[in-house]
Amino acid sequence: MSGQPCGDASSQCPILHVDMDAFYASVAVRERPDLQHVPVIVGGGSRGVVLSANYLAREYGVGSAMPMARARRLCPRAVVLQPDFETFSRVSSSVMETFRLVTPAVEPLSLDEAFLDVSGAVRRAGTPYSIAENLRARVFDEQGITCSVGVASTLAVAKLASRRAKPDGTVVVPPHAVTTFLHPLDVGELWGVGEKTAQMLNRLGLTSVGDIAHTPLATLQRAVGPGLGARLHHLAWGEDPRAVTPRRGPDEPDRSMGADETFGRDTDDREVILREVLRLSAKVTGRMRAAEVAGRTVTLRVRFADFTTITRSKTLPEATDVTREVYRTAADLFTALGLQRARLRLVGVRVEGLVPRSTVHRQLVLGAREHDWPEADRAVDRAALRFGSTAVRPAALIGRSHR
DNA sequence: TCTGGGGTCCTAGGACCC
DNA sequence: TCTGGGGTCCTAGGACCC
Repeated sequence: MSGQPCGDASSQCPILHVDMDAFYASVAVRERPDLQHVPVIVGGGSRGVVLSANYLAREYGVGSAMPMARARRLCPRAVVLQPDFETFSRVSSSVMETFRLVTPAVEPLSLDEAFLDVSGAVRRAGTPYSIAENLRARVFDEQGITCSVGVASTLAVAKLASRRAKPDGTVVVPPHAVTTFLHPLDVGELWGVGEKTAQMLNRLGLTSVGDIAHTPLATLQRAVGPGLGARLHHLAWGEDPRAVTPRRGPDEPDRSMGADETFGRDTDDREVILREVLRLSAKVTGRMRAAEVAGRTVTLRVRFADFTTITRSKTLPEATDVTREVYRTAADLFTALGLQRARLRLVGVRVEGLVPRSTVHRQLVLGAREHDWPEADRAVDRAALRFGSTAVRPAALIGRSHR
């Protein structure tokens, strides 16, 4: 089951899940060889969380998504680096291209992991196990970072196997070994089981994947809902109907785009909040215009000092990518909350229901000057391209926000 | 200990239409 | 006079993933 060249077994396992080891931290250390033998944490500012920690830092208990304050306390001598997403994206793209040399069936899940279906490549490139080992060697040669691979006949099992392979290894789970592999695992390891669902299952006395497998379907569905209940039951038996799906093309854009920001300190200052809403609206619509999409539903998200979070949304008659329209909608939603001196930790703006801009036909309203705004946005975009995104401040709009 | 920022999907209720 | 069920859209919230 573990990293052995069991060629026969792996030939029934066409699905590879490749997961880079401590990706952000590994890339950061690659740029800073002097930090090779030092605990390294990649993470945000004072109110941020750990994005990635190298294995030296993990020995101190530092882990992903942990508040930075706690991570520093656990490992005071760790070097903390700011994330450099441009570099991360560049390395990620190169790695994905390496995968595509083996098979076109590559489905990136994030910057640092992907599913590969190698069933079409075995004749040319050998067993899935040897393909996995070749890929790992190649990624290390080209990028200087390690990755781990899970090899199985389904996506869900491959993903669990890669976790078991870490760091810097390959684990094959052939079909006959699937339940033996799965059933001892903790329920929380299953894809789709987070903290809340794990608690719910634990209350029922279900702690292992094997427990799930031997619980009647109806009981599971009563506990966690019909959809999730059925999925968990199937996953517990290693059944996963999904296929590797190469990324959406331009005809099928992301479903939503958004941006949010945690304030350096909680604030109840309406002007500060609205200025942030404007900045976020500009950021989101700028990305939408670059991706040539427009959307109809604007969602405002507000997180209070006590961390409770609410959302308010409004669906417009027509899709838009116009900064001012998204800002106006979000600002109106904020005003409608009628907050009195409530201290906010975070605000966010998201646009949903995205469609390719080419499919949007703006209705012409006689006498309306709407088209001035798209024109102004394009000018801002061009200036941002030439001079950087801070060159044209959206705050200029605030002074003119008469309506 | 004190909790980021980018997303996806599901559920549930109410409106509205047939 | 009393009583339908289904489908779709909108809104809000929540869980989850990396």
